[in-house]
Amino acid sequence: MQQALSLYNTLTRKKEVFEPLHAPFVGMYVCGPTVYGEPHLGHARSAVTFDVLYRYLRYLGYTVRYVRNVTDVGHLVNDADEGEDKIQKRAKLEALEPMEVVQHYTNIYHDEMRKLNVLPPDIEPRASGHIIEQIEMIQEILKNGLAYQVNGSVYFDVPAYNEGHHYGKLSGRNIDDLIANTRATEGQEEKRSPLDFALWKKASSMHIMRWPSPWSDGFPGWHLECSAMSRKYLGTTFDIHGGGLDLMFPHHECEIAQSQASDNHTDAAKYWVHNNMITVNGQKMGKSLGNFINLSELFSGNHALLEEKYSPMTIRFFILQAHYRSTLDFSNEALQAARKGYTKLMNGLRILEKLQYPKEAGTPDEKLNEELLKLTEDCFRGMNDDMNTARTIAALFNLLKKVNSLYLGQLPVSSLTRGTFDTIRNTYTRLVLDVLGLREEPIGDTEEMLDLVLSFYREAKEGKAYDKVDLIRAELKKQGITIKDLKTGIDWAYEE
RNA sequence: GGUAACGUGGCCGAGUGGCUAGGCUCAGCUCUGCAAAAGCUGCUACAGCGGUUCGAAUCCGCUCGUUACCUCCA
Repeated sequence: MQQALSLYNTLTRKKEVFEPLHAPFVGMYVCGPTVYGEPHLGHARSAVTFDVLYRYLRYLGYTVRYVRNVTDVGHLVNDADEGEDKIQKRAKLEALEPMEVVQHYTNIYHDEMRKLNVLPPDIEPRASGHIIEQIEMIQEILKNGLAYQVNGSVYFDVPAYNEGHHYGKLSGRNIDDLIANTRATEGQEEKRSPLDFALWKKASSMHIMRWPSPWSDGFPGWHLECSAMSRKYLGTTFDIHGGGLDLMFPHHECEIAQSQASDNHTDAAKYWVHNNMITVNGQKMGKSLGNFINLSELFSGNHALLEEKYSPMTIRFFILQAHYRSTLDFSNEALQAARKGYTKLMNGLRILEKLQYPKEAGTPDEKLNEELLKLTEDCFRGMNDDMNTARTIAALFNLLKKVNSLYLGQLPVSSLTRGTFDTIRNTYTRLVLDVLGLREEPIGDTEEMLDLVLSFYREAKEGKAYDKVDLIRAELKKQGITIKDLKTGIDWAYEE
């Protein structure tokens, strides 16, 4: 009954039925964070999007190897005067070892992802740990005549490559337009063409992140790590390559070029999948625009743009309520609506746990059964249509309405067949928990609730209702809490 | 300037040729000690102008507006 999963493939610009190269195995590579700063809402969207894809593929029964890298070397500061390694720059500012900075932000990234219930990838390779593989790939490209060496640096020869391939096939560009529109930037004298990009850069004497290579002490180019690491762990051709839309050009374009120009001779991935950006007041969230919101700020509410704090699950729901290929605009109103919607979905989960199928089935209401089964199919129809979680969630809400009616007795549970009952329960709970990756969040303040109980205790005691007093004491004891009747008042302690 | 998108009701956000998306907000009803929850009902839509079609939010063209990439930013 489940139709096939379709995905929009940037490479072909259309939705395609997903067919793995080597079913039941699926290889998926996603561009991870550059760990030089705090993760923000944009990171969350990419991570959540591909987390749901990962989860859904597993739900469908595939054995997935999910690789998401950590970029800890080699990206330049764009707004800096000189081409200084981004990570090195931060390190200098904070007087730390570069790897210390990297570790610091990697840890934060992991913590925030865990809060968002993003599953860890199966392999999380670091660029700095794969220098040898990157050097190897450069040698292949040199050997194939599609790169050249200048002063200890190696550049990819885009015009030469373009003679036999199409540089720009992913992002829909052609090399002539690109050349016509290239702006002159400094420090590019070594390149034969402004489109050429570095595979290896010689390090200046000040540059402390450096590794030996056949050409110089230096560091790998900025697109190479993904090519080298995806090949190492997933093979020369794998199923899915994901990342943010802003990476499509030049990053992913260069990856394809490198992959073709090396001994791979492939486009690296069969399906290229891109998630869209988060906007704030209609503008892309970006560091240079100064309008980005860190995840820690969202969770704490500590940011000028935030009216309140938003929980990780609210953020996750907010992201999932839009389709991953649409831009998603941030606003307090939208997040508050997301919080309520998320809560509603969780209440449905609790109701379904409590709902029992009666011992004796009544007369099945054929129309109702049919309607309910259609609603469950709608849930999957949304997922299968290019992972349209917005449609899936809409279908879940429609299903929830019926579930609530069943729970309140407005619709008799006995008019369902056992099969229908199980189907709606399984569809709802598995989609919400396993596929969408939403989970219940702890509610309220335990201490405040305890204070409330203690106030009832005090009242009971004052009213000499000793049955009640004993009961409260016994029940709290079960929770590992002892009530202490002190001269100064009533207090509690952990049971020793 | 080049390339690629987008413009849906009070807000967010699906849909892509005919069938109620959904969530939040607001109003009413049922239920109810009060309230909430839940259910039901209602409200304001497809940027504008032309065209194709029996029929368009959906296809085509133009206009207006917005955005992204083109800068070694995930």
